[in-house]
Amino acid sequence: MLRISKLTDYGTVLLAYLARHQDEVCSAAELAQHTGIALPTASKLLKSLGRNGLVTSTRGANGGYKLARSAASISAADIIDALEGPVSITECSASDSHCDIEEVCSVGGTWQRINVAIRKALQEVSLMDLQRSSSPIPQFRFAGLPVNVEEKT
Amino acid sequence: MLRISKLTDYGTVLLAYLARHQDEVCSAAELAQHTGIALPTASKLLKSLGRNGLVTSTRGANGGYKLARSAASISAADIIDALEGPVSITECSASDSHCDIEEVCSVGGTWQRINVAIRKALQEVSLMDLQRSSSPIPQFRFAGLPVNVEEKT
DNA sequence: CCTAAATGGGACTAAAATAGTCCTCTTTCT
DNA sequence: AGAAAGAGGACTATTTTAGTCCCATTTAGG
Repeated sequence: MLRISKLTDYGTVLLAYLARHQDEVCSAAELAQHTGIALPTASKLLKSLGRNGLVTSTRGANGGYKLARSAASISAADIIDALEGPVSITECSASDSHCDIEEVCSVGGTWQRINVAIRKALQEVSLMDLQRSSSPIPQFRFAGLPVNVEEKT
Repeated sequence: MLRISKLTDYGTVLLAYLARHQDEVCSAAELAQHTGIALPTASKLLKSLGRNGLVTSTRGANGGYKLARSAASISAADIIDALEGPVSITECSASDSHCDIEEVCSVGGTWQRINVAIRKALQEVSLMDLQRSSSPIPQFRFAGLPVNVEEKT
């Protein structure tokens, strides 16, 4: 768990396509077709990305979308912020929340620090990095055992 | 967004309480009372933490729970793994998944690297850190670069 | 050896978040 | 004018998360 939503994942795929066609204006239909994402969904995502300043749009016939700035200057954190709102690992770390067990919660501060750590990791990665498909297969340990993250069957 | 579930958050609070009473056996009722978490919910979480080896339980009258190992050796990643299953930032990075747009997805690999970075951040923080309100600032490496995790504004 | 106090497992319900679709309006090109 | 495109938002369906409850099992203690 602790995962980004499907829609955010799709959004990234759309942005990656735009990054690979940086000078063209791409319509939602074209994007949907080439990415395999259903048109209404792609359309919804693109609108949202537009409202959040990640893509610019041209209306009318021959209109479409393109990246608002270079792929290198768009971070994974930007994308998640745009499509899911600001990252915050616990409810308490969101600014306007009020937690039931606040008085007995001895834990809040550290989660927030973890939150910052995660955010940093997400800021370090740009759309350009995401767009390159050749990345090494990572390996990590779960409960002390090595886990391969490789091709699914 | 990108947050842990409420239940995981509660679970951490329960574990923090156990960490502060390391040598006592605490009943679910006692834990619920002192943490402000409803008894059925606390009970459910404790059972789950037990199944995943984070706490040990004693059944029967005067029974209850205590930490299975030292607070220092239980990481935030352990807690999340226990209560939400293994961290994986996208559906594709979970082992058994099959993504609709796999063929056109140029993006999978990098998310997995981000996933590893996040996992590292979570492994750097122990229950001991979580339990103290003043905890050292963790540092970790992402993509070979050191990343400082500092105060938020 | 009976009873009360606990946990274990899991079924079930309710609530909330996510995903996905559709309709109508506006803009702009030809 | 008509067609192609985006803008906005309402709406529905699905899935996930949260929370409760019941019944079985274990064990201490009188």
